[in-house]
Amino acid sequence: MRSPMSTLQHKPLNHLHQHLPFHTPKFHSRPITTAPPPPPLPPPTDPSSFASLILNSTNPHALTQTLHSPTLQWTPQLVDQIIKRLWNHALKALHFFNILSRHPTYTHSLSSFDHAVDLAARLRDYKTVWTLVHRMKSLRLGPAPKTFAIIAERYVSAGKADRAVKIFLSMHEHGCRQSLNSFNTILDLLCKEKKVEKAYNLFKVFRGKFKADVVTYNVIANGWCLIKRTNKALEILKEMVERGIDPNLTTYNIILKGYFRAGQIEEAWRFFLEMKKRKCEIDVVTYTTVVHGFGVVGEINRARNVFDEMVKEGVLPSVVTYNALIQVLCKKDNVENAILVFEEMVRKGYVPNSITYNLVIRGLCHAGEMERAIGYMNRMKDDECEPNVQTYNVVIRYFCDAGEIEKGLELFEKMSSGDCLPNLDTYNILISAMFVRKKPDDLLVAGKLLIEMVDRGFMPRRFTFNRVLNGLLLTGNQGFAKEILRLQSRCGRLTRQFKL
DNA sequence: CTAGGGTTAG
Repeated sequence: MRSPMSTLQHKPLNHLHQHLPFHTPKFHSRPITTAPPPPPLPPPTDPSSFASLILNSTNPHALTQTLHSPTLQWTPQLVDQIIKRLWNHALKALHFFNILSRHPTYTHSLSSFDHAVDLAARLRDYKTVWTLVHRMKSLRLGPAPKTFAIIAERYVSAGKADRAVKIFLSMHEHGCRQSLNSFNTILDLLCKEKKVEKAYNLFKVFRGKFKADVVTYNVIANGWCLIKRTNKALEILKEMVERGIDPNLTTYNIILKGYFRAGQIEEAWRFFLEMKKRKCEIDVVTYTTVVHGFGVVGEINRARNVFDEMVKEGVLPSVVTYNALIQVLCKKDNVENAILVFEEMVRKGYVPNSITYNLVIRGLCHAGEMERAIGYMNRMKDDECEPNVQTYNVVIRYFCDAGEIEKGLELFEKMSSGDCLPNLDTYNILISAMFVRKKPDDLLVAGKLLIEMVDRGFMPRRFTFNRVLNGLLLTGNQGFAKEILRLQSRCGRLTRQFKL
């Protein structure tokens, strides 16, 4: 699992699955996913059929033959769509990428390479990451600045911020020019991962060399706001003025949001009034920030007043503005009022997006209205947004909380077989649910889920392992517990090996 | 993926 690309060049990735008991259901009474039928021929043409074909394939040679079939016309768009569908099954996705890498005539695009790099980096398989980068270079496709942003982001989120900085500082040696943009990007990545001190130090060292601009300063100010240090953000504001860089509306919106985030509600309100007084041409982002900011602290009336004011001032709300209002109504007011706003936005011709739907669905679930929540879930298709993994996670969670674990599992099986693969959260939600009924069979399912999640490239927390292990031992499943223990030590070896 | 507003957890 560590190095799918480098070690399995001539071997099927699938052999990794063979020593897992996933396809041999001896430890559980009911299978979590149904056994797939043999892949149909001729080959499919749409992304979701390809995805199922790849997911269900147990014979890598046959799969390669199918995907190399001369009747197939591969395009970068199709390849990217298939990778996206396999995103939550990283090994399968990389396997697919790998098969097409050996295609006699087709050559991967830059964006497919970037996706593959992202997947390998998520698996913390850095060896594969750099193999891919070198392959991109020899094909003269890249690496592009975006490639480095992806790599740096994964290093930062794996707790290797210093390594990310090093990579940025040496990216020109990998054939990718440094620029002010890439400088701003690395600073932003560090800030978004809350490594603001580190970002600020890097900023101080290199702001001269890269000629820091208003974006650079905004990134740093936003970083301080993200960790609720509004005063530091104000210092940045002062500093940029001193250095002759004019703050723009984005700067002020960042500070405004920073006040709300830090719970400085009245400071936020005064700042907002000041922005209006100074004629700063406040925009839909400003208003959305204030509506949301008031709402999350329960000031629903003030939130609604600002919403009405923006319409009066001729600033059109966006779907995001509606989402902000709907969210706070669900949380601090009443789902029914949120639904009124939802129906109102639809009447006005706005098209709700998946976030809008997920907010309403969550609100309904929270109010115990599971049936109505499912109704909105089915309605998503009408607005060209299928239920996504977040949608499923919300509904599964609430079914389980309500003790309807079978219904949660049913939805899970639907996603596993369909075109919305479960992610880390899905597995965590379901595994936790397997402990509420105190049924021994549930623990077998929990163990199977644990194996499946590792199989799909997700790393369970130590807590999850221990919980499942204890449960299995207490219910007399020593054999299965042993197997889980072996799995854990395999995972442990992997993480330790990767701590450089 | 050069910056600002909207899903998410006890």
